[in-house]
Amino acid sequence: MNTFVTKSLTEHNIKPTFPRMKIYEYLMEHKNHPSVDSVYQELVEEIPTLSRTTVYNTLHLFLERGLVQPILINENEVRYDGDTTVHGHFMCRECGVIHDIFFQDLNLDDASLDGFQVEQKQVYYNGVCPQCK
Amino acid sequence: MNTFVTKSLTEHNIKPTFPRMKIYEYLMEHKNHPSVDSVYQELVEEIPTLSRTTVYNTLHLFLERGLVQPILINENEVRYDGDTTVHGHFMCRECGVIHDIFFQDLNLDDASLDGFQVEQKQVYYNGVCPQCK
DNA sequence: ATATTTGCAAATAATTTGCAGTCGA
DNA sequence: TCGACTGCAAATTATTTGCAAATAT
Repeated sequence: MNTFVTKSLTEHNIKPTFPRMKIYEYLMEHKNHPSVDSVYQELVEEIPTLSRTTVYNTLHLFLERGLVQPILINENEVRYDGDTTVHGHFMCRECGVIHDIFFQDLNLDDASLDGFQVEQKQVYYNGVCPQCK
Repeated sequence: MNTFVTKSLTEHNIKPTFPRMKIYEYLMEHKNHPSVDSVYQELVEEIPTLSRTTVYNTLHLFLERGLVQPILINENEVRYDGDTTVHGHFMCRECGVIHDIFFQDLNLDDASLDGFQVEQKQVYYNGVCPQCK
């Protein structure tokens, strides 16, 4: 079906089953950092047998295998990002949209981290986005 | 009772009632970024009539008035930090402890934020702390 | 008195778990 | 057939809400 999706999953040691492929495809096509529920709501239209459990299972598996990164900017739900590179996230308090911040010149290492084995870095900004100002 | 606590609350337009003073005092004495429940569990020993609702109410109020900042590094609960200065947090995947990272030379502004009105900045690191390595 | 604060109990919402049915090698 | 995958239903957990009792000005 979609060779890119199949390849990405296989390369991360994930068997490319139908729901997994659809969920990954969804993440690749929707860069709006969806929640578990929005992935479910969108895909259940197309796949009526899909369950929330499968979406949870799948995203946990993707996380474990490094295919997605979690965004914990919102107190009440986890959002997922199919882009696993280090970049920031800005959440607008007006519209609620989460924007990607691709740093031009920001180095998140600091001498105060000496001795710590850093595996993940997350940077979150809150405020008002240009459109809402 | 504790003039520092009373003063801090009053200065932030918070009436220094008994539970509020105890909760703020707890935050000042415990820099381990407690969750609502751990604040509750600790203080209910001393104040048997304390309710979780009051801890929620109080911490929300503190947040609104800028007396504490939330730490969303953990998927399943919000932690609170009585230090509202901009600094990072490192969560160890072994021991679960959240360490403060006081940057020596890190500037979180970047040209890619032009146009955004930034009100809060949060930096989280995950990995293994020096003690657990 | 009157407004604010507190706290119980019930409701809500996200996530996890147990388990049975299904699918594919 | 066997192990992995899926999905329903129930359980769990953090948080919120409604409301009544207590408290303070």
